[in-house]
Amino acid sequence: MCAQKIKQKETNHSHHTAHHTHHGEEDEILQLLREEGYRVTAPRRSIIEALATAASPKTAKQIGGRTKIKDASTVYRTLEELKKLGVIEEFQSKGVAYFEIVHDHHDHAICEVCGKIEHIPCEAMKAPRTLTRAGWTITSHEALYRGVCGTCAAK
Amino acid sequence: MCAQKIKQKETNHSHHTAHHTHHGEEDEILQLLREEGYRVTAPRRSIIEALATAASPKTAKQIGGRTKIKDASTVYRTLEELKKLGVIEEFQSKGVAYFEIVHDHHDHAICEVCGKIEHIPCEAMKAPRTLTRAGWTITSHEALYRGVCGTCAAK
DNA sequence: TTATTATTGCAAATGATTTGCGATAATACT
DNA sequence: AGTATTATCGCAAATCATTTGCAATAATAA
Repeated sequence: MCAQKIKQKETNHSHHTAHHTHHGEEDEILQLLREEGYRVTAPRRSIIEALATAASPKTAKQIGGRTKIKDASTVYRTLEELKKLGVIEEFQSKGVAYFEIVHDHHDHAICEVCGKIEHIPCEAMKAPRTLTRAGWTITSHEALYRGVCGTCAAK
Repeated sequence: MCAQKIKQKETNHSHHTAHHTHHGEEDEILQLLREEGYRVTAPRRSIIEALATAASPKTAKQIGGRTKIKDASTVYRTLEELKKLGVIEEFQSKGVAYFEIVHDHHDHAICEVCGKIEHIPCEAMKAPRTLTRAGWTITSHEALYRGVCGTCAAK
């Protein structure tokens, strides 16, 4: 979604320089959970950590695998909550959903050979005039490119 | 997919002006099936007709509903074949696949209120330079816009 | 018409995601 | 801290979309 959904939270305790980029991010999300009345639990912490440390979008199963959670429903429920909070976004490929933390919106390219998922900026991709002209109000979009990445192309 | 996949077949029997735009299209597809060694059967005819007369992309279930076929596997198998032939294309939304005949490539916009699916041209949407610069070879893409259509917006 | 074999239809298997519910633990309150 | 309140978890079972095995059927070739 190009419309920035994440609620920018001014955490007043910005002391100590974050050791890992991720920790600050994770804490921000946990803070948001509290503010929104959600309880901060172990499964939520681990799922958020799994998402924050992931280098690319992950499926629910992959996220479960990155945590000690064996129950799928917990993973799905948590992802659903995070999505409602605008913390993560989702896109589908071949019938399975991929999730990732929303930083700034971007689209995806997936290599049909190695499965690698690349991020690509989408500034240029506002709602097409065709739609706006027809009275549409676009709230989000997602684009997926399929092809072969440079590495795989180089054999 | 922007890359035109449909194999342009020069049907030498272009007599009789098509009464309905669809019939010519259906015949072309049936012809392609024959040429590729597929048998022309009732289920295939009906599925192709369902696709050719559909005003917008349809799910496998919807396509089954538009025919007298009660068996889902037949529908899925046929759609898979048509996809391999480059006759139809597929995109996913909320975990379900939508299919439609390939005319010229376009992307889609789905109204979150009434569910209507609109087509939008995609000429301007080649592979982003970000990707090509990184050595990617893009073979196809799909974009889905979500929002509210003019009709629904007008209450 | 008959033989050959692609296709169908059905049942059952998958795989992803969802839901009901009792057990558990996170916050609120004293 | 101790307890009540109730969100959340974990598990089992339910859905849903899609796939697969296989024997019965029907489209083409001979």
